Amino acid sequence: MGKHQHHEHQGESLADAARANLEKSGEKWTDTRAAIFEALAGFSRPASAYDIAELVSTARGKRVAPNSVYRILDLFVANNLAMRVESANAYLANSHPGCEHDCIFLVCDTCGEATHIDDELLSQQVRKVAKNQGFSSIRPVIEVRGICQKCT
Amino acid sequence: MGKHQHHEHQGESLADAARANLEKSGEKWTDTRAAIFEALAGFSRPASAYDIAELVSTARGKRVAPNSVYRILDLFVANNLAMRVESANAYLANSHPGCEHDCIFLVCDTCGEATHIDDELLSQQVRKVAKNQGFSSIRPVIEVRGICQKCT
DNA sequence: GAGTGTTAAGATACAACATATCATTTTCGA
DNA sequence: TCGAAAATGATATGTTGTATCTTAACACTC
Ligand SMILES: [Zn+2]
Ligand SMILES: [Zn+2]
Ligand SMILES: [Zn+2]
Ligand SMILES: [Zn+2]
Repeated sequence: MGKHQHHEHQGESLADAARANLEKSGEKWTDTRAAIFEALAGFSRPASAYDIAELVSTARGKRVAPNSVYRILDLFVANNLAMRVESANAYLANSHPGCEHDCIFLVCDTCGEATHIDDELLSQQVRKVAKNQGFSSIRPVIEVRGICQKCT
Repeated sequence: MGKHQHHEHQGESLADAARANLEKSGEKWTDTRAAIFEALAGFSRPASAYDIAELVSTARGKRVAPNSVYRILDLFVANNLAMRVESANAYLANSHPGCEHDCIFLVCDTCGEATHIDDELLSQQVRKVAKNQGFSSIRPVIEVRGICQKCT
């Protein structure tokens, strides 16, 4: 848990929060977006765009093309409703949309589960290292691959 | 630069160091491996397996299949002759093979160049966060995407 | 309500990244 | 030289991601 307060939403409540957040940015909460968010939030592990496309297609009885999923996931990431786990080529729903910070993901190489950590101090240090090298528009990618406790 | 001393090899010298290191592990320095290492070391940015396959194939006038390149890159990574940049799906030659540490990569979204940083303190903190969560076999992935000084 | 512009989503194709499997060649010791 | 083991090749296929164009939905004006 980070150093600041925030709700960890789930289920209905999470979708509502996501919707509110997206609409606050002037974007629409369409049926397709709702379906994709629901699917994403339903996964307990990082889900690939193709995982989501398949699930949503089945659930709605109507095909959603992967490129549409990518578009919407990009929108979600840009608006902080979801995060991309780079080392897994996959996405996670943000359980506290609207709360912006650099996330740290611990990904289990055995079960695929990802633990989401916030550590402002640590991520600020990473940003600082990059800034010292003259970087701008900094986006830290802090992940750890390993074996989780359950799988040990 | 890290807190410890090490040579930053280049060209012939780098290949020699890589070779020595690989052979120390009981692995062979074959022609194909030498060619792939040379190609990899010749790139100034992280190179994909397919980039390398193409370059080596052309240079030798004999096709190297991508899967062979992947195999050899995996071997290089396992023996610390190369590093994989996760957020770029690409590889970099290790300019000080044999020196083992968690690398930090700053990758420019504009020009693709990657700056390699070592910060033992920082990477240890990341390891610690994972350890606190019960993770084992920890492999930190610390990268920063952004715009480099040159491209600003 | 018809016309018009804008945004969202679909269809399709393809590019890029990665692995699986089996065959062939090379290496090296017995 | 023979046979086993390791390295590489050939080929196929799986997975991830983008480009381009079309169609559908929506809102706004007239
Ligand atoms: Zn938070
Ligand atoms: Zn696990
Ligand atoms: Zn070092
Ligand atoms: Zn740059």
